[in-house]
Amino acid sequence: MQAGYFTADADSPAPPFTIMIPPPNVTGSLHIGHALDHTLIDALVRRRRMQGYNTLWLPGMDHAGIATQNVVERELAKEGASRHDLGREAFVERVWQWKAEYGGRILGQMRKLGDSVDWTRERFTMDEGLSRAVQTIFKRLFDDGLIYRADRIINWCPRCMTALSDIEVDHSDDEGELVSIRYGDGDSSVVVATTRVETMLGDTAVAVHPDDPRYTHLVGTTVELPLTGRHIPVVADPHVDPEFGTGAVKVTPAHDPDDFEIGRRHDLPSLTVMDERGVVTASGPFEGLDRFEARPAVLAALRAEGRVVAEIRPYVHAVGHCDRCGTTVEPRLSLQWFVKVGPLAKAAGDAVRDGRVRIYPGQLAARYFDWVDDMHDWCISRQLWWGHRIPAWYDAAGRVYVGRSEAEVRAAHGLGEEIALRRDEDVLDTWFSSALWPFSTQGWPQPTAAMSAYYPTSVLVTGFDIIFFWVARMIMMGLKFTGEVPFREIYVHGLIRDHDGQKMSKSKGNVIDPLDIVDGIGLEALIAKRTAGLMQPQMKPAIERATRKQFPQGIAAFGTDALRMCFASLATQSRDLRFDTARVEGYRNFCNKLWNAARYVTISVDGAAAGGDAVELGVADRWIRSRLGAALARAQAGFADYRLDTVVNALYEFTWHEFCDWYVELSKTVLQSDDSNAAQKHAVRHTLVGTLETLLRALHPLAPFISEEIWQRVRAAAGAAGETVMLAPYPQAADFAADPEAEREMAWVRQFILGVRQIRGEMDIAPSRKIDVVLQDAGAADLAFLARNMGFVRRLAGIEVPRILEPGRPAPVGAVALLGSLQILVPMAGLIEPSAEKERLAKRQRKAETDLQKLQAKAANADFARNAPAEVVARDRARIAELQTEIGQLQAQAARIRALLQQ
RNA sequence: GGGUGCUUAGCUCAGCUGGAAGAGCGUCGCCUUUACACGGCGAAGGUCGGGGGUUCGAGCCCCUCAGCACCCACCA
Repeated sequence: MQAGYFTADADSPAPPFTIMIPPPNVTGSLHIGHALDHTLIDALVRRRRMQGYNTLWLPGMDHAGIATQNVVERELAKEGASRHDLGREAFVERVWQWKAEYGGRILGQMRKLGDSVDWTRERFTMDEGLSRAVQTIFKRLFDDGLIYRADRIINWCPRCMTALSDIEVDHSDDEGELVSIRYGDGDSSVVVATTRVETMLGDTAVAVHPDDPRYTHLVGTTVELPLTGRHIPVVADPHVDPEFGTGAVKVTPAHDPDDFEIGRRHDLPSLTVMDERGVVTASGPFEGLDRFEARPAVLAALRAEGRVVAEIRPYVHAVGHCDRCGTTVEPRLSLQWFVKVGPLAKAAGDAVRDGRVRIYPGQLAARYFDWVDDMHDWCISRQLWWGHRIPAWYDAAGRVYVGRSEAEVRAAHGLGEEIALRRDEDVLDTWFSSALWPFSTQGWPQPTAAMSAYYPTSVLVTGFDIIFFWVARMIMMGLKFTGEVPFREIYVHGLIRDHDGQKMSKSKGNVIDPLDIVDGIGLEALIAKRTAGLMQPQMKPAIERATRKQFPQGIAAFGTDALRMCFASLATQSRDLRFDTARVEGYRNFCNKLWNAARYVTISVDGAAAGGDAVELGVADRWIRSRLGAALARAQAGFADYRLDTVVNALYEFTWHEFCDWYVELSKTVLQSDDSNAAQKHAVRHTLVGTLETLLRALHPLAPFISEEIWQRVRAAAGAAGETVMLAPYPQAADFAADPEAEREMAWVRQFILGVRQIRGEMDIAPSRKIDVVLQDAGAADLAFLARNMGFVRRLAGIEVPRILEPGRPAPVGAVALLGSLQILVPMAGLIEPSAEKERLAKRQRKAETDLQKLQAKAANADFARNAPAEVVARDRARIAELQTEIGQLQAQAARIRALLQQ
């Protein structure tokens, strides 16, 4: 495939269709979740391109601040160095090198997956243009009072040594202990309960509920804080829950967000007793201890003083962890930059509420609102080196100046060179630049052609896991700075899990690399891959065992198209998508089936189907066209509401079970028979080629490689040219009108064949064996259908010319298949064991009788007749008549068999 | 502590505004039929998690219980 087909032209008059890639982190390689996402995007994009839209799929990557910095720091650690050894500039340079080296890997993977992106427009969140957008927006938000700097309790990762936003913290229920400690002595003492004993060194008050009668006498007094000799006040604050613990809380404003608020309300001092590494700084015996060492040490000291009361209770409570490294997050008082999200979030909520942005599936909108409507201010400063440096400068007096560059700041504020300015050391949260992606990639704030052609984008395709991180923030920023939503629709898909429903993760060793599905991988190589560089090496044997069990032969090469079809088929509305290679294998088989069907078509046609629009189609030809139309209609509906599983199923079922199983077999009857004339053969060839060619176009968005390859061959075989299926028109259901007459006739033909086949199958009659058939009670329509379709019926049912019984003539004893009033009899003739047929008849009769009873009971209900729609009543009535006929026929046959058995 | 989703054939999942239970894989027969054994033909297999309700009619709507996931949350 040639890249030129995917290059978008901003000047094209065609209607635009735009999708921005959710930019993967430069650090890694594409995992299976990306592959899913890309498959869905690519299917949408390829279809629109075929439909003539001015299509842009823009590729790119995210600099992924913390994640990337951590990876490069780990690399350095292997060399025994830290980023501080290199210094900021050299370190950042090193990260750029990393990007240059590994960023390309992702692009290679995208090629392999068949992503039809516009390679000329690749972007990176740290590109110059995008950085410009970041600085511009920072300044505007600052000028509008929507960015501010303040001392707040923030989530702090003592390992990454940076602030984190709320959503970068994962909470888990961890086992801790709840310790009750007595503060003060005698009557004026109070017992507080805490899970964080070590922070008591920073306590500056005890708080109780204002209405708690147990403590009213203490409010306003002070108690002695053990181990410190300090006296701290007892304050009344409504935040305290009198029901919890003793109803008294220690207050540590510098190390707990709640306490910080209490401290503000009561004007309490904040005492920082731990540094940014989580090491105790309070002078005294605990100074220099890590927070987790300090806890038992402080506890022991309290015990020694007899301060610990009652037992220490095991206590499970939610603890925050850094989502990058898993370290327990430390709430920490520090000076950070924040975005005031209130007004932005309100607008972002409204855009979805009033339908300017539509979310698929719709249920997810509720989750979006929950988050957007109750959003805390966003901490955007990070104490990292890799990222967009905050465009703020300080003078000696600590005054803040914000601008896109130092020169701009100096000019704007009339600051001469004699005034020293120091730039803020921090960088921005990586999601800050991601939030601008839909327009920063188009050259904003410049009024570019791309911006006017491709913004707002058409649809955002992503997993629900980053709705909060990313989606809501893009809407916030898009609305604020472009006045437009960044995308009109959001298609949210589920997350891939392994066969057992487990999340795929390196540490579990259950990761499957999408490219290993495409190319295959041997067992040993797979094990090596899964166990390399494990954080916990002791997991290695378990991972190896599990892998050997799951993939005893390794993973076979299934090809990109099979993987893509599997992904599309998984795109249901559920949020957990279990990935199973057996399913990919199914689609690999499908591709093989398609390939072979195409081989048959090209062999059969042999250049003879070119032209000839004035073809007189036979009933089978009309039928398959009608069915094709139905399949296309289903596919179309699937695309319309982002149900690509429907699309896959519609095309899969049509291809395999209608085109291959029936039409191809029917076509052989015509093409390989001397009874058919040239016009009939031509009609069949024409239909074979036409149907397959259309089908390939329909399949192309899902299976780009095989559809292109076969399409070229089929076109060549039909003597027609065609540059590429990528730009061929996407088929429309409307071009293949339903043909009820042909459907009715073919239904009869298929029923006839299926009836005989059922007898053959159940009686184990070899396919090569031609059998005799006798028809009883054939009506005029039956005779007409039979006469017209004799060739089909004979070949596909494997029968001789049927003998038609005169009315009233005694029928031979045999196995029977029913088709309306028509009875198809296969005489015993040594083929059929009478008792087997007797059993078969009895079983069918039981089933028919059960159905009949149910329907009759329903029909007998007067309320049903009154309330049910006429078509339901009519349908039931017809079915009852059918069943009655059928039961009669079955009974008659059963009687004859019985008679035979008694002889 | 709130909230959401799931529970349909042995496994993985579809099932549209309530009107005769479906697919793929697996299983069991028969078959080297000249596109395909990565195949063809046939078959078996379900009280739609339990209980209650609304309705002429419920896999689908309501209530409730149970189990399993997940998300959000500054209660020590």
